[in-house]
Amino acid sequence: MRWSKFFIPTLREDPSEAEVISHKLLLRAGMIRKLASGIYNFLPLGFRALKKIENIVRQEMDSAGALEILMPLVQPAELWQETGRWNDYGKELLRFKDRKDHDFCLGPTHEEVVTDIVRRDVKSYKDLPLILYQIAVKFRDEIRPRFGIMRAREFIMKDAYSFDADWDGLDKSYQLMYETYQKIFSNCGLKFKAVEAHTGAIGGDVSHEFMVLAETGEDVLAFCEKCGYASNIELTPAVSGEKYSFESEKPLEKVYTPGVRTAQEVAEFLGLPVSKITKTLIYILNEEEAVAVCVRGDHEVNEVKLEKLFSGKSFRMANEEEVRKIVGASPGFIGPKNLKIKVIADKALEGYPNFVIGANEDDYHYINANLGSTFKPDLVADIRKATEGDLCPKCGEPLQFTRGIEVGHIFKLGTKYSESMKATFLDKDGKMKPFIMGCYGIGVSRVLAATIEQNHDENGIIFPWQIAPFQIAVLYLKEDFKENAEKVYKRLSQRWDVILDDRAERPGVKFKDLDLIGIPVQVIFGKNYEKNRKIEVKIRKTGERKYVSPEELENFINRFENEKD
RNA sequence: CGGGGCGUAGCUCAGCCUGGUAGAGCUCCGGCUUCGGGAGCCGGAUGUCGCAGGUUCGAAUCCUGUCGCCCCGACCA
Repeated sequence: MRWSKFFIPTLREDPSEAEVISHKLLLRAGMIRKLASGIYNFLPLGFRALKKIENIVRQEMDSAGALEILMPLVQPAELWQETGRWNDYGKELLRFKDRKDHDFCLGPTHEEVVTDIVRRDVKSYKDLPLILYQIAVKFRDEIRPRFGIMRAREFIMKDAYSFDADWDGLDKSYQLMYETYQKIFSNCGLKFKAVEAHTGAIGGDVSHEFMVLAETGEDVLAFCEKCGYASNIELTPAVSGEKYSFESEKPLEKVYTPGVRTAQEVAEFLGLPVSKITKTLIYILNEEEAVAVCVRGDHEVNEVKLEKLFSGKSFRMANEEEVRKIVGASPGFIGPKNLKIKVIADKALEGYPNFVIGANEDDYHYINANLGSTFKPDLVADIRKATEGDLCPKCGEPLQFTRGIEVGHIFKLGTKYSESMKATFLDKDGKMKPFIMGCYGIGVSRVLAATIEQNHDENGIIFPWQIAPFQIAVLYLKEDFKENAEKVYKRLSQRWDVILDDRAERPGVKFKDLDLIGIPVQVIFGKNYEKNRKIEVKIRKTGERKYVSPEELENFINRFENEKD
């Protein structure tokens, strides 16, 4: 491709609408443009990168035996009513009516549609297992779209669905997809980790997320280097590595703590470590019952764990007014002693001697509180987030933590959809049984954003070779070299995706643009070519410059391609 | 949906408080010089000041309403 015939509207300055690095760079590199909130155009360069990712996904899915299909974005309400999700899904599901006043929605996911396909035409265990997938546009009317294509409303997703005759079959399909995902993300050239995950609204019990490791990731992962355990921190059991040294119980004492509310403030005021303070939070269950949740000041409540504890009840934190009504004190002075509501204490408080609690009276705390003698919780459970210093729940080694961006999620669904939609087949034993299903998603457009979050520097994007929209850029800094540069361009193009920067621009502009759009290898006809016929090869990632003769060039790049990483 | 902020040229933003000819830099077009890290000089193009209403002799500026966008919280690939 010749740059002069292509369309790469690069921007010098960061657009004001962009906050995160991938969003800024995608806009600046002329890869995407916003059409509306959470809705983006992919320009030629961005679309090329997207297609590279799609093709890697497609190739691995195909070789795993999954079959590609294409399902409609627009879906009839009837299907969603069958599974109850027409009501359950919430406002993320964009609903509308057609001219005949029939209800439709834009598909945020395709369990209903794919289950419908299968129940119509798959009748026998002999047709199983079956894995269907598509790479298609999804629409979720996110409450708050942000970070460009990282969390868009309209986005590209690869979604796959497996159908098996029994649970063993599902295990096999799940394992197959797990391995396929490992291959896909490796082939994309990404550093990633598969972690145990929370199943959320999709349902089912086992699930893994695939996380691209990046400082800017929204998720925190806990992992163990020794045994390989890894989970989303939402799920990680908190196993304290701290041994509470024996300390005899001191007498409970009420202290005046005017205006000090946060655990940090209380700690400073009393001259104690934050860990000695406890926080008590009030939650409202099903809009009817209040419960108190008590954790150490240096710990954080894990709402996913609470969700499990409250088994399906909706819950939220009480607001300040409600707290005052329930407790009789302001937030910041709440404590578990003498509360009229249920108290759930975190496990870390067991055996923890002489800590501080709110007195349920404004401007007062108690010091030297002890679980058991000061108050008796209705329940002691693991309700906090695992943190630095905690131990691996599998092998007891210290856990490590890192941030990541969720790009893939696989679930064992079981019969949730097949049962509610009466999707059954005739098994060996002559009985009608519901399909055992799994579902497997990859946020294809999000992979592009995550790639950039993981691979960039102050000059721009650094694309991994495998998904770079162009792998090689050829540029010449003098018209005299044009002819030779063209020859090299044509030769390299037979094997790789090459862009020839044939613009009548100054060298600085070309260098800046090439660095910005992240082409891994720059082939430069410049000073060295003039002096001694050596072509300069600049490696975007490392900034290394090598000088090779035209004859060696192809081998050099070939070697680079094989050695990269 | 709650809280905060912003809508002025293609982009980044000034002007608004204190009403009176709509601006700068970059981009874009033409010319000359320049040519290894977003060049210099000369000339030029570009705006319903988000939209609607109101106040006023006069509104980008003040008032009301409305729409859009961004950031913080709950969601997820």
